[in-house]
Amino acid sequence: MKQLFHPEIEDVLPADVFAALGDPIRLGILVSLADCDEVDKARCGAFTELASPSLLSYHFAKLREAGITRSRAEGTVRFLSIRREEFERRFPGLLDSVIETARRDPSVPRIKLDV
Amino acid sequence: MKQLFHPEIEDVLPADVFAALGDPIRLGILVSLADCDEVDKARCGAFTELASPSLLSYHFAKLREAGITRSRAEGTVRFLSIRREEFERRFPGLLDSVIETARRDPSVPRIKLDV
DNA sequence: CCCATGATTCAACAATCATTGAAATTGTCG
DNA sequence: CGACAATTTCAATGATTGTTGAATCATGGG
Repeated sequence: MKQLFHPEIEDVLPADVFAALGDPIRLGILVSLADCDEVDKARCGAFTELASPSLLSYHFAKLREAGITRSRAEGTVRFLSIRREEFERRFPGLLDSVIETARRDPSVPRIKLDV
Repeated sequence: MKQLFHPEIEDVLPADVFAALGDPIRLGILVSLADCDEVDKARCGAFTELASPSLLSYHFAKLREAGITRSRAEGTVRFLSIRREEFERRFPGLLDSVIETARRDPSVPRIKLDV
């Protein structure tokens, strides 16, 4: 199984984080993840309402490379989760207000992840 | 005098805000503004350490069009300020954690604005 | 009225981005 | 093994971005 690149959280730069957040689809992925009841149980394939599979894969990579999310493979399925603790340590308080901002805004698409 | 465009704060979208923040020079402008002792007294010309005049103008426009800053002309000089209250009303808590994030990080350039 | 100053605009460029659809990959199950 | 399902990768595209330097536009002062 090919291992996807996850940056060390210390190497993540603020500008890269914000650039990764500067897209409605990626914000949609993020709030959907944040609103998911069960942590670390969100399948990549559950996001198809937001975009085509290949485009989703592109956006997943952007979020992952910006240190925001983690992708974990389990068999043929991949699970996506927010790097909560690490990110909180690196940028205290940031992710909460980002998620709250995105959550409140109707321009951000979102899906219901039934786990 | 040509009037620069400032969006209504209600029209500003989260993704546009984050896209505007996704550049180190613009983050540098923002933290320098935030750390300026006197509000609304920062001349555009005081930022030349961060970039050339024309590039600065480009980045000022990005921040302005994202609803983050306001540009005010006074004679031949322009002053730049953060749209604090409006922005806080539109996206509560966001700007503070963004500024704090940028302020803490050494990758974000900054200048001392002596007013 | 001309000139210097502060700042924006414009034209050009390479680089990156978002998007699409087809192809390759990886693991599962019969 | 071989078909299938879930994802990623690749190649191609048009659009947007960051940057540069030259040109332009105000405004205030001699």
